[in-house]
Amino acid sequence: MHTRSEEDHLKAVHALLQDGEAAFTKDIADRLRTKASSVTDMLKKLAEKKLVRHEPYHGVKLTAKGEAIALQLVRRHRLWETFLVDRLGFGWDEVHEVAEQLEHVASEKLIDKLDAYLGHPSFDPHGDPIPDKHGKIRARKTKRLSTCMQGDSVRIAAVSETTDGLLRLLDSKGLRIGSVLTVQEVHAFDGSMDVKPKSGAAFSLSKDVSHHLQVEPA
Amino acid sequence: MHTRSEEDHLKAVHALLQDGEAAFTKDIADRLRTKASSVTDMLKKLAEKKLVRHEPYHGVKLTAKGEAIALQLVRRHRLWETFLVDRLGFGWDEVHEVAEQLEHVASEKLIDKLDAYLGHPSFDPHGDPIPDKHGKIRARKTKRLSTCMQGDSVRIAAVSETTDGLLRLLDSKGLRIGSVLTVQEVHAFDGSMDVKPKSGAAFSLSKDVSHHLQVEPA
DNA sequence: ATCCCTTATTAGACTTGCCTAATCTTTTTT
DNA sequence: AAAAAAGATTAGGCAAGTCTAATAAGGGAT
Repeated sequence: MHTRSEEDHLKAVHALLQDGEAAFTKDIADRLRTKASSVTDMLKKLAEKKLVRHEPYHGVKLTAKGEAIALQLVRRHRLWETFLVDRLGFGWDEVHEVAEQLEHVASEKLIDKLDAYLGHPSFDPHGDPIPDKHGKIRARKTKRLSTCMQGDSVRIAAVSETTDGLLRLLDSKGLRIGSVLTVQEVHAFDGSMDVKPKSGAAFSLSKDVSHHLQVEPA
Repeated sequence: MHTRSEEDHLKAVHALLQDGEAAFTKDIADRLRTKASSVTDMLKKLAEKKLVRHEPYHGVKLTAKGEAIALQLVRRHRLWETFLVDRLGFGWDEVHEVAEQLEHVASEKLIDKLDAYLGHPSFDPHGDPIPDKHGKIRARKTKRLSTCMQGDSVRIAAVSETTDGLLRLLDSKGLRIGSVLTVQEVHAFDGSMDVKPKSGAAFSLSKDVSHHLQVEPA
């Protein structure tokens, strides 16, 4: 259907569009650990295939067709992550790279059966929503922990960066999806935040960390 | 580690070595649906990497290193087939292409965990042995059904060609791994064979079919 | 308004894996 | 044994995807 590289670019664009109007060449290149010139080439190719709309020098957006493909890739990725953690016993910090490979296996039947086998999960091990067969995503009203105020009591809904480092840091603090926290103090100086878990002593989280934690009211 | 194409070539060589002293360029090309000249190129590359020994015009063999890699690929392929059939509910005639993709996902941990999850199976859904982590294969003394004589009573141990067509034909006759058959008559003319299952009426199997059925004494 | 700096794009080259066509080798047939 | 056929290799080329270096565009800051 599409090459691995095309799929990777579509997924990168999709991810960048989550927090921005358009995706830019440099950001795509950084994400794919490749060079801007390579990305320009690929964007040209994807634009010809009507999967993206590319305004040179002003970023790129997905067409409906491109978005549909990207959502299928996200679906595959998150279903595989769920399988790896729930069934094979991987840690949530170990699954990203493997899922990155598995998501490119092209077989609709495989994904449908895997989905059924896992019980049609709505969220992956990082709390991110899994698009259904038609690309529909279960909506939730979450916000970043970094936007919370002193006194707020929240439940961790998702971790929006799946790098090992962040996940292991959370593990070390005993934090996981579903953990409930109360914000005790926010330090204006560095944006760091003192939080207290339901049971146990309070501790501090840097802005880097709180920025990547999606939470909902507890 | 190695490219997909390198892996495909190694596996093809390994498969051809199962019934022959050496693997030949044309046979490898046919198996991979590619051209002989492309295979020559790749053999040169694999020979440089010390994965095969190539005698131009006289075929190719695997080095110990090449064989170890091929066995890991066979292991991965058969474990995935087992997963697809036993866990996801695929038919045994539907899994080959998908496993062909899954086997190239590179993660030793993934395979080890999958193996454990499946209960360290020794045979895949087609009855073929699954090499263990170290490439060891559980030995069995099977022979082709086509070499059996009138009166022999045998159990189907494996199907040595996993093309959809053959597997669906077996399905239609009610044959599967473990089925017990008695040879009633062998026709010299075309090598076809009349067999009778444990329960049910006798039927005929062409030589094409009986050649690909591995059996053991019942 | 111009200069500078960042970001994008183009140009040209390289690698991998594949192909066709031409040339060898080996085997088979007559 | 010579000719023919089958198979293998080499030579040269092509497409995909990447890179570096050179050029162009846009967005501040002065």
